[in-house]
Amino acid sequence: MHATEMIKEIPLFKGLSEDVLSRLESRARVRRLEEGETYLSAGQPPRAFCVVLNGQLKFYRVNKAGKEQVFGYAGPHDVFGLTSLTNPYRAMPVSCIARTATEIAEIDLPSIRELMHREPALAVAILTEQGKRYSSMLDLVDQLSLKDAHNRLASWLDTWVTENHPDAGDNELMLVLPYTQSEIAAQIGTVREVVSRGFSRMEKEGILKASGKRVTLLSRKRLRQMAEA
Amino acid sequence: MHATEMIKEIPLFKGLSEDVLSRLESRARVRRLEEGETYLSAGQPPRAFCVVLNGQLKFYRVNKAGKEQVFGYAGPHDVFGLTSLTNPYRAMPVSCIARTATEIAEIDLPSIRELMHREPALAVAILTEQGKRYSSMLDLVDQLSLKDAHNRLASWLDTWVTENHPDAGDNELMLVLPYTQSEIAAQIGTVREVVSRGFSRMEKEGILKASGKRVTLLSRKRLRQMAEA
DNA sequence: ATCATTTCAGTGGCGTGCATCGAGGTGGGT
DNA sequence: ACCCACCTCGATGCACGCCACTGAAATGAT
Repeated sequence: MHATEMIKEIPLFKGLSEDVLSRLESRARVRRLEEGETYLSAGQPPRAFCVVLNGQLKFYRVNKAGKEQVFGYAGPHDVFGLTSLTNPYRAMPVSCIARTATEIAEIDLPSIRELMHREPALAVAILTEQGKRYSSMLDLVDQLSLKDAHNRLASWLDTWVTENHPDAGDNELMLVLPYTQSEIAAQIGTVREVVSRGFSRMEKEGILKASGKRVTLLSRKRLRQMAEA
Repeated sequence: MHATEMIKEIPLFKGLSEDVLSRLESRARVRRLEEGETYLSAGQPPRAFCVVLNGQLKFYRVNKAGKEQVFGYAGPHDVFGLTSLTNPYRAMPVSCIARTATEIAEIDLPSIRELMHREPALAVAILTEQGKRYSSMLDLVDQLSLKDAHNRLASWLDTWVTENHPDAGDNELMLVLPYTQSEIAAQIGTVREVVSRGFSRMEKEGILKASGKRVTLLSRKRLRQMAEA
């Protein structure tokens, strides 16, 4: 099947008519990104509405001192470029880089905008997606402002587990994190060493056993407890 | 005129047909809040889509230690409850309290939802609004994670000036801030003392003269400079 | 108006969480 | 076996949160 076929299957577009989906697909162009390639830099004008076909992207900002804050990742079936739809003149708020080799489908902004005005279902779907992101950003602010670094790490790990092992019970759990400690640090707004010390402390307290990316979670309950403070 | 007449005039609903506006208005109920009255607490089920008729509301969260983070304010013509439109089962993400005596118009969720599905213009308008909020939340994360407290204060003051004195040139500018230092602190994720010291430091550096809520801005350029680091 | 009470602002001191630096240790990949 | 990226951990300094106190300003009652 053609690469852009996948557009028809993404959750965001579920419920749209075949006709609309075909129009969307016909307007899409595939773009390949190498690992580590920058797709967009913060401050640039927006380019397109995008669907990730495969691979993984990272969204982030960097301050003058070089510290990086990660705002999120996008994988297959995810979309991005939502804010460009309604605010075409605003510069890109974040930078975007390919974490692995990645293919994306670019849909030009005018055509999806026009479609959105004719298909309320599409507009509502996009609004729903945007609402979710808003909530997760609220949570991030909440954490950065109201919790200390150890809490944030525990909280991060807890939500990572719920997302990636939703079926796990309360028993021991072997994990292999797909991020380095530096990457985790950039997500929770701190530095590598603090993440390392955080794992050490949780190990001391008997919550888990950690060695590098390999983590054995001993007590989910106590992890959650630590995350909530 | 009837209180809810104002619904027809708010920016969000600009461009909607008279028919639609009347329907919206007919579904609205006015609610009075005393100063300091809590309208919604974080965690409660969503109540309605709301328009602020007059007064001012504050949106915030508090952690267990009692520290408060303000996410924003809403004044006349502003709306809130956007996330409830698309995620009806999600609990309210933030608490809401009346900073002054306030009147709001509540529009029940089902009717505006139904309207949104029939009127793409409304859906797009709401999406646009949501996009703006998402961006401002991004900025807040950016600041909390990437800037120190003094930067955040300078940055906060700078954006406050641009919003409230857009016509001001580069010359001296007398300001009266409508917030106490504690309130400013809660917005930028720090404590009162740091705000006080921040103003002192900016005064030492010749950026402004401060005494209480009264601030004389001397160099807008240097303020912006300080905000960007 | 005057005074009392409360809220707010300015400032020093102090403890601590965390960022920075530096020196190893470890493991995976070629 | 080697290298290179990643992780561990101690030492140190600084920013910032917390406490305590003082004075100023606002608010309210008489």
